[in-house]
Amino acid sequence: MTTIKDVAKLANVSTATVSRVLNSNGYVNSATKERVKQAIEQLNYLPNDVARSLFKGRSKMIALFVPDIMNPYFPELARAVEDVTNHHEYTFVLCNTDDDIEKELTYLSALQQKSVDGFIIVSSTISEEHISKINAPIVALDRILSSNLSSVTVNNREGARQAVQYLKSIECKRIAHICGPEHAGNTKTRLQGYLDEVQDENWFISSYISPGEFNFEIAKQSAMKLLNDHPEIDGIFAGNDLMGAGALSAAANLGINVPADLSIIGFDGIALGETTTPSLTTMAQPIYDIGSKAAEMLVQQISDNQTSIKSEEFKVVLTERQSTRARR
Amino acid sequence: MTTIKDVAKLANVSTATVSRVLNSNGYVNSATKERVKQAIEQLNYLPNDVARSLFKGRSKMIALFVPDIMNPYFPELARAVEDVTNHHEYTFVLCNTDDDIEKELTYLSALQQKSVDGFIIVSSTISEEHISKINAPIVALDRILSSNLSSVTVNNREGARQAVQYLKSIECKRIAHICGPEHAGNTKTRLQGYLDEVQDENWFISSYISPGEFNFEIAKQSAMKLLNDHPEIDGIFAGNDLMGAGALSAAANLGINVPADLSIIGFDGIALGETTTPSLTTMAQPIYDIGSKAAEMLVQQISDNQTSIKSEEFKVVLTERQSTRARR
DNA sequence: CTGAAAGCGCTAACAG
DNA sequence: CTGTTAGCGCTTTCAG
Repeated sequence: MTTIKDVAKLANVSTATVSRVLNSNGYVNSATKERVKQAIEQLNYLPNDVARSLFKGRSKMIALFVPDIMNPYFPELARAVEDVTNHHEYTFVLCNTDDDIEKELTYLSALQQKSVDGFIIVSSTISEEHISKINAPIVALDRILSSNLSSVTVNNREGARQAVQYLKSIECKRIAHICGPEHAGNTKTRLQGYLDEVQDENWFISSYISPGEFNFEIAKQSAMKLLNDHPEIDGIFAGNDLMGAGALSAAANLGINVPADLSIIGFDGIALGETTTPSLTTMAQPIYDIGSKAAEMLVQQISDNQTSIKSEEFKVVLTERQSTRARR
Repeated sequence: MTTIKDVAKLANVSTATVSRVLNSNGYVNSATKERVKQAIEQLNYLPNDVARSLFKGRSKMIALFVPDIMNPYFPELARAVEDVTNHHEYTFVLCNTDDDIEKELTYLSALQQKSVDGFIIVSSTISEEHISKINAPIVALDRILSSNLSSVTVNNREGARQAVQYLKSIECKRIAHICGPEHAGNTKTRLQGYLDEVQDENWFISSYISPGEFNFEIAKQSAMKLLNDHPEIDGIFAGNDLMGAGALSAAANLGINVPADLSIIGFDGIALGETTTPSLTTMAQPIYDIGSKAAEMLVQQISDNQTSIKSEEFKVVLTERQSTRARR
C-alpha cells in the first residue's frame, strides 16, 4: 500500500503538506499543491482511513440495529438509512439483534471499540441504563427507548383508531383485532387505539382480540380460530401487514369472501400488501421517510456534537386497496 | 476512554505485558497475569479496535454488496451472511449498489481505505478488471463474476428445466415464460433452461416468452398481456417468485382460475410465495445456506490467506404449493 | 518472564 | 507558506 510518505517523497514536500492538500486546510502554495496532486494521481494514492480514525477517534461509520432484516418492514428502513449515511460518506453497518438484549449489548460494545460514530436503534429491550454507557449519539427508531434520546416514530395509537374508524365507515358491525407479540411496544399502542374505538360498543367482547406474532403463519392460525369462533365478524384490524396477509389467507381457506363478507385492514404499508390477492388495505407508514429522517438526525447530531433531543412523529395514511369494501 | 496505558499503570507492568495477556500470546507469569486481569476488570477496559486495525492492516470487517436490499430475495441472504460473520467476530457492512457500476467502484475503494477484510458480491456489472485492483479476498454470490474468484451459485438452468418439466408432468400443454431484466445474468440462464424444454415442442412460439423485470407490477402487466394475447396458455414459469406473484395477480384480475385453468410456478423460494393466495409453487433455492456458505468461504480465505478458488453450486428444489394443479 | 522502544499512517500544533 | 515533531492506542521485536 502506498502511504502519505511516498507521496511526500515524490512531491518533494513533507507529509504535513500532503496532509494539508488532502484535507484542503491550511495554506499551501498553489504550485506545490499542484505537485502534490500530481504525485497523488501518479501513485494512485488513497489515504488510510484507519489511521485517520485512530487519530480522530471517529470512524465515519453508523450502525443500524433491527430485530431481523427478514421481517419485511425493515429492508425499506435499512435502505433509507443506508442511502443517507452513504450520501454523507458514512459506512453503514447492519446488526440483527433478534430482540435479544445480550446480542444488543455485545454489538454495542464491539462497535464502540471500533469508534462507530452513532447508532440508530429499533429495540424493545434496550433501556436507559444500557445507553448511559454509550458516548456516541443514538437515535431511537420506531419505538421510544428513553426520554433523553432523539426518536422517530409514527402515530400508532391514532393510526389504529383511524383504521377502526375506517372499518366502521364502510359499515363493519363486528370488528376484531389481531395483535402482535407482547414484547413489542407497538403492539400495546395499536391495541390501545383499537380499544379506544370499540370498548364502548355494545357488541364488543374481549375475545375479539386475538393474540398473534409478527409472523404470517401464526397470524393465519389465529385468524382462522377467530373467524371460526365468531362467524359474525365482518371486519379485522390486523396489527401489521404481515398479519393482515395471514388473515387474508385464513379467510380464503375458510371460503370467506373478502371484501364482500369480511373487510381486512393492516398496518405498516409494506410492499407485501400489494402482492396479495386481494391486495391489502392498510394504514401506511412513510417507511423510507422515517428511516431517512432518523439518519439525517443522527448525522446532524454527530456533526453538531450536540445533545439537543428531538422527537419526530410521522403520520400513517390510509391506503385503500381491495381487502376492504368500497365506501358508498 | 481508558487505554492500555491506564491498565499498565494500575497493574504496575508495561503495556507490552498487558498486550500479552490481552492476546494470550507470549509468556507471562500467572501472578502478574492475574494482576493485569484485575486491572482490566476494574477499569472496565476494552481495547481500541481502530488502533489494532492500524497495526495489523486488517479491520475485522466484511462487506456484502447487493443490488437492493428491498428486493425480497436479499434480506435472507444478508441475514445469513451477517450471522456467520458475526459468529466469527467480524463486523458486517451492507452496501446497496443498484447494479450501478459507479456505486460499486466507489464502495470498493472506500472500503479498501477502511481495510475491510473481504467482500461478498452480488453483481452483474463488476468485471475481472475492476477486481484486479482489490487485494482483499472476494466471493461472488448468485452470479459468477470471474473464473478466478470463488463463487456460490445455484443450478439455474437445470432448475428452470425442472420447473418446466414439472408443469408438463401436471399436464400443462402450453407453457409460457416471464423472464427477468436483460442485464441480470440469471435471466438468460433460466430462459435457456425453459428453451431447452420447449423449443422443440410443436406448440411453441416465441411470443410465449414475455419480457419482465424483477418487479411485481411490471410482471403483472406483462402477464396480463400474455394471457390476453394467448388464452390457450395453461402454464407459466416465472423467472422469479416476485414475478410469479405478479402472474398470480394478473390471473385473478382476468378471472382465470389458478390452478384449475392455469398453473404458475416461480423460482427462488422467498417467503413472499407463502403469503399469496393461492400460495406459489416454486423452485426454491436454499437461500440461507447459500449466504452462509459464501460467508464461511470468505472467512476461510481471509484466515488462510490463500487464493485457492472454490466454486459451490447448490441445487434448487421443487416446492409444491397451491398455484399448480396437483399431480394425478 | 518482562520492559523499552519502534512503528502502523495520519494530523495538528508549533516553529520557522 | 512549509517542515519538524509528537502522538492517536496498540503490538511486536529485541534486549535483558
